[in-house]
Amino acid sequence: MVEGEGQALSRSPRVAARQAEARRRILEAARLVVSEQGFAAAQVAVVASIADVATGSIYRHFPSKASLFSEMLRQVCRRELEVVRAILEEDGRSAAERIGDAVTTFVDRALRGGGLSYAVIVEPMDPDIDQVRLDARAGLAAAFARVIKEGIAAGELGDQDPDIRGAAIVGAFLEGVVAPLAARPVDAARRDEVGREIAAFCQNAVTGAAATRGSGT
Amino acid sequence: MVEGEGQALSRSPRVAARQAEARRRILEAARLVVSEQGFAAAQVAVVASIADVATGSIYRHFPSKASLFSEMLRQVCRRELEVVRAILEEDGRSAAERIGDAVTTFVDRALRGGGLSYAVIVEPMDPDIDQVRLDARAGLAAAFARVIKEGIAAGELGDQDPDIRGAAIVGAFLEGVVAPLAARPVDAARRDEVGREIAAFCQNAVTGAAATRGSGT
DNA sequence: GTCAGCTGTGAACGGTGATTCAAATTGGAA
DNA sequence: TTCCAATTTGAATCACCGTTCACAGCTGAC
Repeated sequence: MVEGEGQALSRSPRVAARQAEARRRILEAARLVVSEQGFAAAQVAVVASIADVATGSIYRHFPSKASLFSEMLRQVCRRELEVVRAILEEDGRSAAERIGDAVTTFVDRALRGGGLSYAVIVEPMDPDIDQVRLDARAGLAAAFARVIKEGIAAGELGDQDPDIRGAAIVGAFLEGVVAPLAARPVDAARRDEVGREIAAFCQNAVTGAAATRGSGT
Repeated sequence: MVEGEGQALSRSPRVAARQAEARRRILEAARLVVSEQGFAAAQVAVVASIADVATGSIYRHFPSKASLFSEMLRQVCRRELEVVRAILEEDGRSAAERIGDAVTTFVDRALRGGGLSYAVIVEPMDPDIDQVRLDARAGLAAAFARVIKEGIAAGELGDQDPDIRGAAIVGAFLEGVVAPLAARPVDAARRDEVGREIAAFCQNAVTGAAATRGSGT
């Protein structure tokens, strides 16, 4: 699980700084390529040329292509997860409010992000990388599940399975993001509309009348 | 868009029948491989050996690997879409009931299906194939959107954007299917549980209090 | 100023797996 | 039965890319 550092075993602080900088440039290039061309175009040589280093140099910083892209993806996902978590953990608001807000925020950010979100959410590439994606989804789902659990404990929400509902929320807003992106660039108005609709969708989903276990069908 | 037939230009009906049979065997082999090993293991040579034909023969029936797997996937998706549509179009039931039923059914079938569903829903492989996946999702979303629209027209559901909500429903149940499958085989009890929870989730989502446009946040 | 190691380079390598093709086989028509 | 065209075969071909490596250029230490 622990990502390797390539073989860079730096000595002096100056050298270490230079290496860190190169590493950052490479990761940034990778992000750029993926967000503009998708994973399909993400070849090591392309990343190298954009980062303005030789192909071989990539391997001084990352042990393999998969580890490079995994790390890039992990960074991106971590950031989004943190944003969502921060909202979900705010004090003094109802569970439903927090969920609605988190969803709106995620959707808005993702739709602004454009291609990267699309690639991150659905575009396939490699089992290693898929694992990162699955982890990210699981992390998001867990965050929502926790809030649902709190809501149930507080008597705000009916009895329901927090894990399944958490996953369903994640699925709902990811699909809400993907569907528009697959079509075309999304303008600001549409972005708001999508965010509001999906937030309402998710809030209803956990607060609605049929929220109580077993009352369905 | 129209899928090629390889170069089979058959003459006699007997020959045509034999070819159709070979085609079917190949598609079936492809389905088998994907459902047992996933797309990762889906090599042309493997499919050929399972279908009991030579590698080269595959190319007499399909112009490329991508077209073979696209077609296989398209068939599988079409079948699921038909099942869901049939339920959504039943007369004399409320929109919410139909949606709940459709979701339960889809989830149940998918969880029984095991690996194939997983591969179809999330496992990556090739842009061509991804397109089939996206089309399938869009088709499902459209079917749900139609029912939501009817529900709104009938005054059963509050004002909401049917397209966005349809997509969100699809996302919710697909994620509901994937999350358990990623973990481990799912037993019958769990299958029911998941189906019921997600159905309730989706029903609430469209019927709930915040269903009315703009009342969110 | 010189030297020993890092570090960067990018052409060459190698593995993988889709696709092709020349030869063999088959099936049907005459 | 004989012969021709269509079909099948599967080994060879080919393209694509990730990865390596021998070499050149630096860098910092002494």
